[in-house]
Amino acid sequence: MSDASKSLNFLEELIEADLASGTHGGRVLTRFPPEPNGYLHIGHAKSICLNFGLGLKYGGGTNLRFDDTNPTKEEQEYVDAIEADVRWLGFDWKAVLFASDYFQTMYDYAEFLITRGKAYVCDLTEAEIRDYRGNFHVPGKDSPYRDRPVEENLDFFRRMKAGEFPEGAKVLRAKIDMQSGNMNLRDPLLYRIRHAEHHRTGAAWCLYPMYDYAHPVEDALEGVTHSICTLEFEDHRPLYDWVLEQDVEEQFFKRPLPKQFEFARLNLTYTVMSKRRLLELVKEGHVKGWDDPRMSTISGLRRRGYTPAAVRAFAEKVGVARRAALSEVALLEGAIREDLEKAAPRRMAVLRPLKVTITNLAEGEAHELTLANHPDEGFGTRQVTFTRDLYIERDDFEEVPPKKWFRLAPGAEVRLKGACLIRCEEVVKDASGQVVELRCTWDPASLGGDAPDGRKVKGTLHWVSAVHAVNAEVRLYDRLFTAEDPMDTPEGGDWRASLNPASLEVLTEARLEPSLADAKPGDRFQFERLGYFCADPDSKPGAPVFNRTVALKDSWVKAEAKG
RNA sequence: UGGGGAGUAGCCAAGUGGUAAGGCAGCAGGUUUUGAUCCUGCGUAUCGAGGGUUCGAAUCCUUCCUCCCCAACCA
Repeated sequence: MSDASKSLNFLEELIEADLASGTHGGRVLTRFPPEPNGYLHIGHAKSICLNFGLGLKYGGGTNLRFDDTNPTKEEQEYVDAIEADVRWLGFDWKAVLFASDYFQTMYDYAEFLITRGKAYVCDLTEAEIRDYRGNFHVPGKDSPYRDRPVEENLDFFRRMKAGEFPEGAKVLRAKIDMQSGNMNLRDPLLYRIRHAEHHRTGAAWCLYPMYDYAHPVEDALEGVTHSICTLEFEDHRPLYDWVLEQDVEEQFFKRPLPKQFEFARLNLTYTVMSKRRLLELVKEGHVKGWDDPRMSTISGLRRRGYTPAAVRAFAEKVGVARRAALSEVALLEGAIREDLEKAAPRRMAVLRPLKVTITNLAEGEAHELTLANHPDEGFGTRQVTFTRDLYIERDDFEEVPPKKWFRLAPGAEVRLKGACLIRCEEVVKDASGQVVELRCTWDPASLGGDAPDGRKVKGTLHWVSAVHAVNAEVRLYDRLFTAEDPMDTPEGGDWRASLNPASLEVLTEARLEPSLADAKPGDRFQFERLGYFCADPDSKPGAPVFNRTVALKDSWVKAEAKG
C-alpha cells in the first residue's frame, strides 16, 4: 500500500522528525484509547487505522487502552465489542490495557501533587464551581479552599478515598490559574467521588480520576511516544503537559514524556457520527440496533457487508489533516466496490420477479449451463439450469421503451446471461392492466449466448429458472438521512427531521439461483447487474436473507434522467 | 468580549520561496455475454481577500474576512 512516491501526512512527518532527532530513542508507541461506553463507528475506524497504522509502519506497535474512568457509563459488553471490532479491522495490539490498571499509581501521584502544593481539595458545590470558573469573557475567581494547607488536603483526600463523603461533597482540583484564557487551566478537576460499582475494579474505589488527569498519566506509564487524538482536545494539551511536568524529580514518569498531537475527526455526508446520536437512533427505534446495516458503526458496516480491507482503504484515501472536513460517503462506497469487484463471486438473483415463459421450449426440457463465477477465471464455474419457466427483473421490461433501451420490450430481443437470445412475442396482463407474464421464444442456435449468424443484441439480462430458484428476502438500504449534514439544522430544527423514511426497503419475493440457497451469514456476492450483497445472520438454510451492501454504478439511470 | 485552531477545484488532500501531486465524484469516448469492471482523454483551482517583501510567494510579513473547538464532578 505504501508507495514511495506517496507524500507523508503531517503525523508521519512529525514521527520521522522525532526518529531522525532521536527524541524517543528511535522508539514509536501509539495507543487507541476508547471509552467502553458505546460501539465504535467509522470515525473510530479512521483513528484505529491511523494509530495502528503508525505503530505498524514505524515498528513500535499500538496499545489498545480502555479509558474506563467513569464507572457510571462503562460496561464489559462494550469492552468485548470494541476488541472484536479492532480485530475485525485487522489490527493486533501490543497490549490490552485499562485506565483502571493505573488507579493506584494515579492516586499516589495525586497525593504527590497535593504534597507539592499543586492540588487541593475543594468543597464548592458543582454549581459554585461552575460559577467561580467564570466564562469566556469573565476570568474565574479563586476557590475559598484553594489555599487549604497541605496536611488538610492530604487528610481530606484520604478520607475521600475511604468513602467518608457523599458524591459531590468534595473534589480534588489542580492549582493552576483561575485567570487563564484557556478554561481547561482554571483549576481543573482531577478527581470526583462516585459511589459506583466499576466494571473491573468493583467497589475497590469510590474516587475516580478525570480524563484530563488520567490520560497523560496512562500514556506516560505505558511509554507512549505519540498520543494522537482529535482536534477538540487541542486546548487540553497544556493541561496534558502540566500534569506530567509536575513530576520534576522524575519519580513517576520516565523521560522523554509523551506528546499529544491532534488531527481532524472524520465526518461523513448523510450520516451522524457521535456515540450519543447513534445511541439515540437505537433507543428511539429509528434503526434496529447498533449493528443495523444503516448505522455508521463498525458492526453495522460489517453486517452491511463491508470488508475490513475496504474500511482500511477508505481510511487511507480520506487522509489525515488538521482541518475540519466533511467527506463524501461516495468515497466509502467506492472503496467497497473496488474491493468486492475483485473479490466477490458473481451470482444471478432476481429481486422483483416477472414471469417469462419460453413458448418454443418443451415443458420439462432443461439445459444445464456452465457460468463463470467471475470475470477472473480463477474463480471457477457453476451450473445453472435453463428451462421453459423463468423470472427476469421487472425493471428489465418496458412496454413502451424509452430511447436507447437495451432491455426487453415487445418484439425486442435480448440475451439471457450465459444462456441464449430470447425475443418477447406477447405481453400478458391481469385484469388491472398489470404485466404479469412475458411470452417469449428462444433461438436454440444461440445457446451459450451468441447467435451464429452474427446478429448482435445490446442487452444482457440476469434471470433464474422458476422451478429451481430459491425464494429469499433481500433488504435494500439507502442513506439514513436525506441531508448531507444532518446536524446542520435550521434554527431550532431537530436532526431527526432529515431521517430518510425510505432508508430500508424489504423485498420478500426475490428469487435466487440455487447455489445461493445455503449462503452463510457474511458470505458476499455480486448479484449480476445489481450490486454487492451479503448474507445476513437472519438467514436460515434454504431461506437466505441478503443485505445489499452497495449497488453497482449505473450509468443508465443517469442517461435515462437526461432523457 | 477571552483562549485555541483552520482556510488549495464539487469532496478529501499534497505542497515547507522557484513557478499548483494524487484520490474520489463528474464529463466524453473505446472495449465488454454485468448499461459493471477495464482502458483513454477531459479541470484556466482569482491557492479565503487586500497590501507588502522578493528577480520570483500557496509558501515570508501585514491587515481583514469566514469557519471550527472550548464555559460536564463526560471522554
